[in-house]
Amino acid sequence: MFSIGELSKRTEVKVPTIRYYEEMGLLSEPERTEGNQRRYDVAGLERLSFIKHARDLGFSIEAISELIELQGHPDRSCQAATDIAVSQLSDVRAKIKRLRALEKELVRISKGCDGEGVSQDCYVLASLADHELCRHEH
Amino acid sequence: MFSIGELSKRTEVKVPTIRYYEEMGLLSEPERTEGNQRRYDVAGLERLSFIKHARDLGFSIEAISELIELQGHPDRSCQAATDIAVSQLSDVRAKIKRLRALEKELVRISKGCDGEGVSQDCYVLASLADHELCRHEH
DNA sequence: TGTAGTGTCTCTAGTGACTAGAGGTTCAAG
DNA sequence: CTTGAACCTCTAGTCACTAGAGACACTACA
Repeated sequence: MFSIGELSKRTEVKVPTIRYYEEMGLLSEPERTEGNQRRYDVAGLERLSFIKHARDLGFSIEAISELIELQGHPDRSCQAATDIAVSQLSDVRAKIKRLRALEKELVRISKGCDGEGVSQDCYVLASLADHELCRHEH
Repeated sequence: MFSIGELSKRTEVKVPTIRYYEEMGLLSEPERTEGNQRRYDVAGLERLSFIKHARDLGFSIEAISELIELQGHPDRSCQAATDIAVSQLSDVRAKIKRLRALEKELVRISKGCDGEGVSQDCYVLASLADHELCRHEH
């Protein structure tokens, strides 16, 4: 049996976050000592590792709830779980696309001041003030 | 002079967001009608456009505050403004890097169920439960 | 057995950048 | 002069935590 601090060390999830997951219903309520402290078993540890891994991959608490729900129904879990993962993947790809566009514009903006013969106005500030200066869409 | 709704349409910033920016000190308090409604001039419009553009590029409210501060001191604003933009750029690049790693793993995970001869366990759920299945670091 | 020090408990409030809603007032068009 | 949209302030909610207060529990050592 692990204390909450022990669990925290093993999973690298902070103590208040563990309590938060419990409150959100991601973790079932563990046993308690006589003094009301939480004591976890291996199942609790595995469940938390699952949550941690999914969070690291950017799944929302809600999506993780669904995945956990699915774990209880092995009959038709696979397609549904794959759907969630695929949807997460398309989110990630959309974010990457957007960030690439931002990267381009930021490169352009932050290079503006380096050249010679630059006017006294700051190119960064001017670029932000005047959208017409953008060469890329965003 | 524009009403807040007019300003909202022209900048595509929602009305409550404009009031929020005012509260955060990004926008100075505009004139008011006798009936206490906000009335903006062209300077207000330009300021809000600047903020909108910077937000679209992912600058935080705090960073935008600094940029606005710098606009008032043209003498040494350029280097400082460029620094902020460069720092924003490196944030963006770090995010892209991380998202690419996530993308790889999600592709791997969500393909797991497609092949033939897959066991009855769901590969998505198994992958999330067991970090050892990861081939990529994240 | 006593005690010191660390860990844990609950509860509330704060973060960032908004968004939603209640309940009331003002403006502009017809 | 009336109607209805736009506006006002204020509070609370979002997401996924994080921080802090004040009190209680556990463990190691004397």
